[in-house]
Amino acid sequence: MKAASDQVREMVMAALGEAVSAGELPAEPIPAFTVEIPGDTSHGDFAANVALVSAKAFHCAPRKIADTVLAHLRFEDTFFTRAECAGPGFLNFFLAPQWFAGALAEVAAEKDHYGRSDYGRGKKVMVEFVSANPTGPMHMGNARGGALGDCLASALDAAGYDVTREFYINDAGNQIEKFGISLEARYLQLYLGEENAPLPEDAYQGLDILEHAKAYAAIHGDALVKADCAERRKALVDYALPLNIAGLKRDLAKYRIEYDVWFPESQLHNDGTIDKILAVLKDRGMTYEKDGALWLRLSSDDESVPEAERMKDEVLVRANGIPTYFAADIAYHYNKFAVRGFERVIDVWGADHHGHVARMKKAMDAVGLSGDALDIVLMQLVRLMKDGQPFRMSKRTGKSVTLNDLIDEVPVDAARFFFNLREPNSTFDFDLSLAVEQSSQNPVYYVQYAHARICSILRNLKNEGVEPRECTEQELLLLTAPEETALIRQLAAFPGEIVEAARCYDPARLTRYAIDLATSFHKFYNACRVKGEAESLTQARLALCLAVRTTLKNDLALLKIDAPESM
RNA sequence: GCGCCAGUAGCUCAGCUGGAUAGAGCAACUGCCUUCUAAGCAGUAGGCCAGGGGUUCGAGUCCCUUCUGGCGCGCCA
Repeated sequence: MKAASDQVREMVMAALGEAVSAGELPAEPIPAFTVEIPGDTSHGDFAANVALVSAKAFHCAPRKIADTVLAHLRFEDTFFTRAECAGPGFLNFFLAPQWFAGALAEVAAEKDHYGRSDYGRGKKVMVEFVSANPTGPMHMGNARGGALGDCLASALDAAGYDVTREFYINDAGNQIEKFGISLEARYLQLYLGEENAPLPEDAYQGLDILEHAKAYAAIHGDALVKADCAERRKALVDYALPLNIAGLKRDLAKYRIEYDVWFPESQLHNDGTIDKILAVLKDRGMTYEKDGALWLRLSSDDESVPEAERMKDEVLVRANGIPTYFAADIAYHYNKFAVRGFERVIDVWGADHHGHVARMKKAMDAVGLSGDALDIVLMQLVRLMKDGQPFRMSKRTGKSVTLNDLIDEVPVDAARFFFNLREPNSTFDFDLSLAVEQSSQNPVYYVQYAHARICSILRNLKNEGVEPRECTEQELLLLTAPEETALIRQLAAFPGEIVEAARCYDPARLTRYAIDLATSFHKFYNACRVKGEAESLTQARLALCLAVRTTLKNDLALLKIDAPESM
């Protein structure tokens, strides 16, 4: 389909050139125009707005320009048979029947690879997502981030990028301190009583902390009660943290997410990367000391900088000598670009971190890299609803609904599909009661049903001794019903749709595509019969069914959703 | 106070770099299974695209402004 739209552009340019040579149009530069697929098929397969956008430059009515261009269009050796001038001055192009047969043959030829392209040209890209705090279980925000990041990575992969999926383990810094303090309090409570070892106000309140303490005590006993405080916390963290990380891996695997790299923050502290970027920033004159802390200069005296782009300076190393999360994050991204050589890095973050975006990009510039190569996909947090009421999730109250809870109650297919139904930057309510119902309202069933229906047709025909065979172009040209041509157009749009999903960082396009394709198929199914037609027509429709099955299956594979053979 | 994101049918949302009569799904109503799965299809109804200005051949889309909602502005992460 991409090639066909390019062809429209070329034809228009050529016709314009001829019209200008013939003196029928002024030799003015042509403004950018679009070639798009009209919503209404009576407006052709492609529409160009060249006459509308060039009306001003040419000092000429759009209809007149369109008519002139039309007169010079040549259709030899193109996918098109004709064009017409319509509406205020659109040029509508109509595809030849052979194009439809060709599109179908292409799906059949590419099979599992149909949809893939080399748009990304093997560019090395990282998608870092979820990166949940290892001090506790994952919540609904992580569930959305997981589905989003994983499918985005799939889209990029299919669009020809060299993709790495990564999880950043925050196994250092303040939250680990807090983790240790929380574990310590729970542990001491077991031996000294709750009143003698109160849980600090800002400690993690979750029951998982208590369970870790109990489990540790069951294995190692009370030896730590008399131990030095730092030693006690370290022992407890060293015990619980690996268990939590293993838990994250296990839960994500259940959610069908497998990472290429699990990158620990501690590595950046231990291997000198943080010290290195601090030295680099100092050398480049980007830092200064104030109140005993080391600051990164991000502010600017330049009055011309718009308000929205003004930034505050940020602390890199606290007065107590401990680097901030920001410093570690700069080191981490430095590692991604400079050490591991990623050409583009995509981070999936919750929208509550949006304040961090601009300064992170600016910091990349500050260390001598390019902030433009870092893209942040912001994802609005999920609001969980239960029985029509907001259901607050909180790690601290221990009442949170975890990713694990979710996939125990909702099929993984439904959860992944649901979280990719909307673009990342829109808030949405996840109605737990409805999701748990597994009702047929969930669109995932609608899509899977289309796949199962195709498989059923194939089974039925096979039972009657009819096997699909390769069709001639002549036979494929029998597919002329509107439901059939609409379906083929849809199939041909798939590779472009993947590219768009990759380009816009919006895997929800793939989900919507699956729904649209299923819709087109269900319409075809009701309008046309495969079984019981003349042999050649049955075969042509069988070829169409196979192409739909292939495309639907490939799309669902990107989303990691099952394509059932029967339902 | 400053900033970011959003406001489209009763509900949940699409609407591609401005384009031809604003689209789905759910909910409501009406039809369609002795023929390949009715978890489906066809149809009806439902809209001052939050309000107001502006830009132009043309605005849901771009600019300004007001209102409403979510979020962020730590030597937290």
